[in-house]
Amino acid sequence: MMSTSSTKQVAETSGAGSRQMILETAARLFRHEGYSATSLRAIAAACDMKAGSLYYHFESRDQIVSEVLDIGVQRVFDAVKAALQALTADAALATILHCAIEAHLRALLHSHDFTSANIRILGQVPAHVRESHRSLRRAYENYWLELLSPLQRSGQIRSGADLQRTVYFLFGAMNWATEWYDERRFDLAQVATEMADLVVLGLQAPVAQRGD
Amino acid sequence: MMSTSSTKQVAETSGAGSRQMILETAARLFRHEGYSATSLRAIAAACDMKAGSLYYHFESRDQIVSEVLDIGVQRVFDAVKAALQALTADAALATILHCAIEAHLRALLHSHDFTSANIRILGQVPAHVRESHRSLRRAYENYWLELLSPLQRSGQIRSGADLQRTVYFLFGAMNWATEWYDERRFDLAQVATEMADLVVLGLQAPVAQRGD
DNA sequence: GTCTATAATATGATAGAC
DNA sequence: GTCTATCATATTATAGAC
Repeated sequence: MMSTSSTKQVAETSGAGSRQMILETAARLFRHEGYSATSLRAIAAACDMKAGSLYYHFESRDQIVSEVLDIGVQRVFDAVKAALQALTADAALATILHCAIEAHLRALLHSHDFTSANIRILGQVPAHVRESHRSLRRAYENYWLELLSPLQRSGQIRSGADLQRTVYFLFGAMNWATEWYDERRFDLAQVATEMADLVVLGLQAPVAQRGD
Repeated sequence: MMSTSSTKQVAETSGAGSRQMILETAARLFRHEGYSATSLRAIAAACDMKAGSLYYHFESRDQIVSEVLDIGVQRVFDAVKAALQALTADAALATILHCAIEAHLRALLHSHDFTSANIRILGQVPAHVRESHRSLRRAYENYWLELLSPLQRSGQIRSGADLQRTVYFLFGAMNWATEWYDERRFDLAQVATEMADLVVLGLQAPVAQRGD
């Protein structure tokens, strides 16, 4: 715990222990049933346990939901950072954006229950839970802003584009995939390429005259 | 009830009666508290009524949530249709997309509680509620596909763009505005223009070579 | 139209057995 | 580490007063 002030653990992988199974089960239920409908009894039953047993692993229901929310953002954040670190320092706009979008989408859809739960229930959890989760979300948003900012200063992104709103548009387009992506119907690499093409062309070209 | 098989009413405006107030109050609570946490008592209390009284206006809790969901899509659908009907038949890609995006965003954020509730709780309502709502959502999605399809056939949209996914990207970017848009910080017309510029340029230009 | 009273059931959390 | 039992409270829906 050197780099953050949080004492919460963020699990990395599908794992062995009851604690990990509880988190994965809770994420799946939060995603599909919502925050309020996902009772401790429901989580416990889906783990073949009883409600009281959850209190051995967690202090409260809110601690469970808090960890689920953090995992959803942290896994995507880590994946995008790792993917971009593999690029050379002089990579072009198209390369950087394609890499970041594909990494975001891949992590988003790989940890589907955690990320989808995050998107769906964030607005419904108690205020103190949302508050403690906010710094992580803000950090990830700022990471994207700092990714685009030098590209605009160097002229690769047209000066007319508002980066704050560009990130909002991008997050919306990417995160909405949790609602429609189906691995049997789509190829993730192709989806990432199409989205990157759309955004790269939209950001780098000069603004055309509209007909109205 | 001539043009649809549904018996549900879809209210058009902020209105007078208790029924309308119940729907607006329910939408606000569904948005912020979620489907399951929004009890009949909570809706009634926020209307200065008692839970039992709601049964005079609605048959069940699910009928309330069902109408809230439909209103959220129907208002946006109607607004976009009306805005596009004001355009001439030979309007260009940029004009059509800018008009449709601005109309969608304006209706989305004007009926904020209904549309935001729709996006947040759709995945959490009982299956039969979601099922009865599906045809309306599908119709609106198809409306956008049929808007873009002739533009691709005429060459205004590059042939490499997959229209189904383009609509998903667009819906994601637009609907995410329910989570970040603040009328005190942003100008809606400007947001619509920026989003339209991004998408128009991304769709009409030929695909550039990526550096990787 | 809105109320009160009620039925049958579910909730988060705790205490303590094993 | 998981269980059972329990507390105080909340839930949807109905019946019927006014």
